[in-house]
Order: sequence, then C-alpha cells, then structure tokens
Amino acid sequence: MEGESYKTRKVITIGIVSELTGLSERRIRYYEERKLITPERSEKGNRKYSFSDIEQLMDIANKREEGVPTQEIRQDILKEKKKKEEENERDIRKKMLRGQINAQFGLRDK
Amino acid sequence: MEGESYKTRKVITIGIVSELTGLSERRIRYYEERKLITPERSEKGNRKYSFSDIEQLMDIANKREEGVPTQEIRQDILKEKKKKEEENERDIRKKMLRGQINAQFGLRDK
DNA sequence: CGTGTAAGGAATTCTGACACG
DNA sequence: CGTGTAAGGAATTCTGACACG
Repeated sequence: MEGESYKTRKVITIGIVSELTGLSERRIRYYEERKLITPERSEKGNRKYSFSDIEQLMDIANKREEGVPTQEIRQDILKEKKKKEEENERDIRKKMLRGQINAQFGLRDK
Repeated sequence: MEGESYKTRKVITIGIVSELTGLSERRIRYYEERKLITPERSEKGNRKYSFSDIEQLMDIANKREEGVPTQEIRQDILKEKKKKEEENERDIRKKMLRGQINAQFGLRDK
C-alpha cells in the first residue's frame, strides 16, 4: 500500500525505456499515439514513464510479435484495467463493511 | 526479495532527480564528487539514479541544512551501510542453519 | 497499419573553471 | 568547503513528414 509508488511513479525518460525494453523510440511513441500507454510529460514536454509502463511495453511487444494489431492490444489492456478496478471496488466495499461492523460493536480503529 | 528492484534500479536522469529533490544539479554532482552517492552512467556518460539514491539525497540535504559537513555525512552513510550488511549476514547465517537442520531431519525444501 | 529514417530545433547533460566566502 | 554561474560541446528528445508495404 505504498510499495506501488516506485513502480508507478513516472520518472524514466524515453531513452532509458528504449534501452530497457529494446524497443525503438519510434515504436514507443507510436504505441502512445495508439493509446496503449500514457506517459506523463515534464514541463518542457519530455515524456516520463514508470516501471509499470515498461512492463506494459514488454507485454505489448510480445503481442505484436505474435501479430496482434495494436487496436486489439488496446482492447485487452482496457479489459485488464476494468478487471483491476472491479477488484479494487470489491476490496473497498469489504473494508467499508468491516468498518460498519466495528462501529456497530463499538470497536476502535487502530 | 524482488520488490527492491524498482527502488534500487538506476534509471532516473539528473534533471528528474533535481525536480524530485529540489536540489540543484550542481549540488547533486558535488555530492557524488564527495562520494555521498554513486549513480551509474549510461553509455554516453549520463548519470542514472535510483529512487533509493533520491531518498539518500533528501537525507543528505537535511543534514546539510543542519550544517553537517559532507565529510561527516559520508561517515554516517558508511556506518549505515555496514549496519545493513551485518544484518544481511546474520539473516544468511540463520537461513543456512535452518537448511542444515532441515537436512539433518531429512526435510525437503519447498 | 506499423515502423524506419532524415531533418531541424529546442532542451538536457557533461566537464572544467572562475567566483565567493 | 559548498555552491552558483557562464561556456561550449555533445547527446537527447520532440514533432511532422516521407517511405514502404
């Protein structure tokens, strides 16, 4: 519940991402154009990626090798995203329920 | 035993480190000269830092504000490092001992 | 559609040095 | 000692375009 920050923090420039993934900068920018990844931008407009983005890119590269078109990859990504959001919602509901129960029995959070 | 990788992987350029820490690039380079941090280098010679380095830098900045000289900060860092190494050694010994005991009793690792 | 490449400009980073205190 | 700044060059990144298939 915090260790995620290193993984999702957008701080890596495109050159390093290219080294780490083995993809050309051209391809990396193109996948952004096709909305497969969404880097942040620095003040002067330079792209910044997270480790998470890098992993995403490697998945994308694998699928591309199998001939999957970007449009289809995007669908897959959207499904994955939706799935995770639902999981998060379920977790939140669980926690809220637990909170209500604790309140009912006069328990203190700690 | 792997989640460390995001924290210690050296992938962040000095400009971003400067933004994240609020320190000038000049100061960041100087602290390297004084051996308070040790970034890696890209092929063409650009410095690359980890999140860990960034945290280290913020500690350094705090101590500098208190007037602690870099030379003293370096000593502190070395002590910290030694302490952690000893902890690691102890852990390894524990694990080895456990392994021996398991072998003695014919237990399988799994 | 997906990717390479050459093009020109703007921003980044590097080193060594001078400044001040 | 610790940090700022100006200097000049090299490497990085950006965008829009043409190429090919």
